[in-house]
Amino acid sequence: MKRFSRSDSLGTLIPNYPPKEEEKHANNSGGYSKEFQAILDTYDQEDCGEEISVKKRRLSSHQVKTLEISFEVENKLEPERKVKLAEELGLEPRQVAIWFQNRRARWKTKQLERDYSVLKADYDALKHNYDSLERQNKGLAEKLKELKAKLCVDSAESNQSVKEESPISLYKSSVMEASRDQDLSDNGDNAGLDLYKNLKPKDGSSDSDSNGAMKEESNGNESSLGYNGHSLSSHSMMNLFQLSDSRSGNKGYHHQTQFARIEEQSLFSTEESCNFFSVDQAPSLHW
DNA sequence: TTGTGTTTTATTGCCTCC
DNA sequence: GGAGGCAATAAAACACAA
Repeated sequence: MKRFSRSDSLGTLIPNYPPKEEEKHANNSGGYSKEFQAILDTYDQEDCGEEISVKKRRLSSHQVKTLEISFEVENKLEPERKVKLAEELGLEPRQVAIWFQNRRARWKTKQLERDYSVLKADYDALKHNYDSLERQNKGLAEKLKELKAKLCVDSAESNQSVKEESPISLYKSSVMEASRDQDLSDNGDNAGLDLYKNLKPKDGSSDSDSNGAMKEESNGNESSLGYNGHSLSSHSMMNLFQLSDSRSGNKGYHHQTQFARIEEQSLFSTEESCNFFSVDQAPSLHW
């Protein structure tokens, strides 16, 4: 009896089915009342073609409570349990099955709501964290901007004295001496060219990707210089400076301004990168 | 009392499993 | 092919404000 047409349902076929709560209590039978049984008995004798009013009856609180308890135990209904519950509650097995089906649907809806709440809470926490980091990031960027502006002023002032014996010019001259002993036409050129290529944007990389990479790298240990969405480690920058400078000899100032221009288009991610351009700080010999 | 929104009971059609 | 589950839906019952 899987499929029921509307005319098959008890509520449709039988008036006052299931029996009203008051009727059941009045008869104290817990199941069908005598009156209801009489209706059932007389139903067969009636003309089935007659128009019968359709009345849905809500289950009594006792029935619902019992069904709820049973649902708590197991939300799936085995045939034996269905028949037992139906007998116990004075319901049709089909009614019990329908109740469980609807109950499962309600449970699923509630579960979806709960899952949504949990996910939303997670999302809100994550977003709060992200916003906080973003504010922090903006603050740091502002600070960096100020420091760079200050650095430009300082370097402009010190350029006058740099021509004298500054640590950088000492370093440059030592590099020039070293370069004389070295064949720069092979390795030096290639190394410089490769590094220069590193400065140029690579094909196929999007800005958003590189920005993401920048954000990630800013948290890393190695200092890097972003250039048009690409990053270049400070060591590579130093090498480029060293090689180019050694080739050009006395074009140190030119390169310094070149790097300053690059610097304007990029952000240093660490203090180390900032210190590289610091005139106040004497370069250590290793770089 | 009545209009309206919500909840509950029941039906229908489709799908899967045995 | 029958039994049972599920989603969508209808419709009655109920709650409640105006």
